Amino acid sequence: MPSKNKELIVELLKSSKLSITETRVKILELFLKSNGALEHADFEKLSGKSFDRVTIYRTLQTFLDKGIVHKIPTTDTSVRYAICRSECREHEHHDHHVHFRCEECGSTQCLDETDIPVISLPKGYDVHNVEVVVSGVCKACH
Amino acid sequence: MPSKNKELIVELLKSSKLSITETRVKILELFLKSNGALEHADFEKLSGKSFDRVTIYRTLQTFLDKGIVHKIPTTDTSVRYAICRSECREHEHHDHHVHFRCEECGSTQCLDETDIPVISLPKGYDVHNVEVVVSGVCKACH
DNA sequence: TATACTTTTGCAACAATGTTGCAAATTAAT
DNA sequence: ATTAATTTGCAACATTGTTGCAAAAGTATA
Repeated sequence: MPSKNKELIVELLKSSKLSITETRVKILELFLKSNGALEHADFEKLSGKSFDRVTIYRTLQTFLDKGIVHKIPTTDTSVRYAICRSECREHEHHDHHVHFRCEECGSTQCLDETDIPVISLPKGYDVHNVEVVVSGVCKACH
Repeated sequence: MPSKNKELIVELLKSSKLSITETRVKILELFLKSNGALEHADFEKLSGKSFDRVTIYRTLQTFLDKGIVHKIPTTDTSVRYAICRSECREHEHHDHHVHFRCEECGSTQCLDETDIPVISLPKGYDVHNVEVVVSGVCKACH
């Protein structure tokens, strides 16, 4: 299973035309391990071997540019990242699913099965993207 | 009109059991003037007489606590505040309306008329609050 | 209105988070 | 294996948010 993840990661990086570096692989492993959203601090803590802060910032930015990850809106200054499903990549990072933030454990999850409803705005507004963040108590904490 | 706003502001502060201070009045005036959401930097710039940064942080926190303003989720590190409508106050700060972020002018607006649709999550999830942030091109920039 | 009491403000110092330039190290290509 | 291109780590800095404490402003009472 670890080697399977590794293959997957290498494939992902290749298809994004990114070189295979230790940092990128480690960070993607973290994403695959924890199936919730991660913030910058998590990478500094979770990675046994700690990378330089700058490298993490740059790696996440690269992943954003390539559509490998996307950001999740928050009401504080923390920036949360989640790994994208296939539909997100290639084009723009439209997330066509709902994000859930648990008030108990603090984790943020992508609810891939839950579609975002159609929202009709007043006339004159052009809609490009819709973000839905639900907060409450998650399955595990219930 | 300026005096009418002032009266309104004083009334608002009184009903929240807050003392009437210059900073609070000025900041609320800014909220009423600009009908979009504001972030911290706006207060430092927009207020002719610049207040201390710390005072602004504390004032906004106080307004949050009293339910006078609410935060709007963003995907960056900026924290955006909008003034609450009457339904928001008193209880928890549930925003029962959609937020719109214009990609052209960068402004964020509350669309009070646009209701948030009901979202049904998978079993096991307790929903407390739903945030919807739509991005695109606003009326004015169209 | 003057006084005492409470709250708020501003300053200083600090902590956390994010950015930029540049040299050294790593990865990719020949 | 050597060269060329990319990535990383360090240092230094910019921005954003927090805390303690004394001075100032606001509120309440006489």
